[in-house]
Amino acid sequence: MSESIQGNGWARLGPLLLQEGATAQSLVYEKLRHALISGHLRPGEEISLRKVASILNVSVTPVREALRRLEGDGGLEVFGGNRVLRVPILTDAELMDIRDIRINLEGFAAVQAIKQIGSSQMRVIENAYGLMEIAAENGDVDTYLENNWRFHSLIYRAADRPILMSQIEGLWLRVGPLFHATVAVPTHLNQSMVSHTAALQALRDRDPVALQEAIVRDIHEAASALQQTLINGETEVERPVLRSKRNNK
Amino acid sequence: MSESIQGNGWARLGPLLLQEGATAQSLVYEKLRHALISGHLRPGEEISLRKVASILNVSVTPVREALRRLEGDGGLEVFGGNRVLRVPILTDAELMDIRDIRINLEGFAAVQAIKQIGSSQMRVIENAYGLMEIAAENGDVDTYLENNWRFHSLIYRAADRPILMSQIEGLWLRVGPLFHATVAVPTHLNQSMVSHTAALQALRDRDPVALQEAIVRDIHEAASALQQTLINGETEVERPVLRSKRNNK
DNA sequence: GTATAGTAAGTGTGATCACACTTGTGGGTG
DNA sequence: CACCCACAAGTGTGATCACACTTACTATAC
Repeated sequence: MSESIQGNGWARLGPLLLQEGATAQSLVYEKLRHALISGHLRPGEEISLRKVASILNVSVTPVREALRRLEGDGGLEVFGGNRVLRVPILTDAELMDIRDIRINLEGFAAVQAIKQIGSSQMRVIENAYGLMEIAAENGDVDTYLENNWRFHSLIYRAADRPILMSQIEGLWLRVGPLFHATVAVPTHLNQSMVSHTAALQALRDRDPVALQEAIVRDIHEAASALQQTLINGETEVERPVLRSKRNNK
Repeated sequence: MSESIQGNGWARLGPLLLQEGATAQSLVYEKLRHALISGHLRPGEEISLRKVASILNVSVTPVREALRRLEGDGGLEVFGGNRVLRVPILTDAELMDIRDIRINLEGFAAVQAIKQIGSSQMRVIENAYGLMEIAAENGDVDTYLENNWRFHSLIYRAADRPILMSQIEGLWLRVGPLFHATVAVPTHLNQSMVSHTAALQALRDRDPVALQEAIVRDIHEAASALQQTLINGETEVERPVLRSKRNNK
């Protein structure tokens, strides 16, 4: 079952739809980036150049370039004797490191955002919130996580600070693969929604302090849930799936 | 003159000394990374794959991979119809964006560092400070900037937070190419040394608040000097040098 | 002098290849 | 059963090539 879920995750990636004016490498990059942030790729998962190239129906060259960019972003790390690129497995210390950076940067971004957020931005944030709520009720993890990212990123984007946003995206590249594991913690989803509700209310009220507190609380709760999954050994560290299997030719 | 100075900057890069167990691409990456942080590369400078490959005496493949990593780090950006990678030219808004992120992250890193900094770490920080002081007296810009980065990075490294450190390095990749321009502002070097002296004293005194204030002041002053160079049109945005010249075959 | 067209040189991109090394599997031996 | 070895398959790495497109330069015409 675990294997087939992941198979479906990879099936969603390809083949690549080429776009006029876009390089293959940038399209590969965006696909994999999205897969990382949304949690479709799991910690420890190894990303084989040839397998990705095969799935996306491109040569290995654009895959190499895309993966190297993701390495630079922090989303992938070099692993093992083969130097295969894999989704990083984070230690407890690294989780805390990321948590504290996120508190600093996302808290700051939220405060800057609220100074200038417009009604059209609020509408799409409300939409993301609504979809998240429905997904939480339905136990639809993928939709929940997609809109969790959407909710957060729409808020921070309203700060109109592109470099800050890219730093935050880099952090989410690192923790995105872990978020699937947090839903195994029974209270996490509900707690998370409580913080999201508070954040949304703070946005409506134009209250920067309340917004920052809600964001910081959400980050703390997520980190705590992630720590629990580390303790319970439930981080869903996956066996390499993207590496071709020897006997499946 | 400007051309020959830059020629010397590039001469320092190559040829690549291959190391047992290290890939060519990682060595290229480190060289270029260092060149960015230390200010040897200037905003707007375009980095031609073939020219770098020629200087470093490798094929274009490892250069491509290294440059793509640097793109992911934020040190280089895609530019123009050819999609050549170049050192980003920062707008005033981007400078302020980076300044604020730096204040958040480097301020936080400094506070964490002071909690656990040891005497051997202090010794090398003192050494960097001393070399910076001598270089400031002698007007030796390169040595000053090398040790400026060294001073700062040694402090933050004492926080023992690898991911935070990589975020900070990414920011320095972005501003490093600009620091040469700040020495054109008459008071900047002296002001910077005042803040460094205060930071060092705070480290000696184990005073986190004073350390954070000194770091934050230094960042503000650097950003202010950079803004002045933008206003004066002195950002030293360079013509492409690394692109092969048409008539120099 | 300016504008245009043509050409050469330069740019990155993607494809393919060969190689060195690693990883995985199966068989044999103690 | 555990260990070792041989071999096959897989891994990334670096090299090279051809191509499409861009940029720069030169010559010509007005």
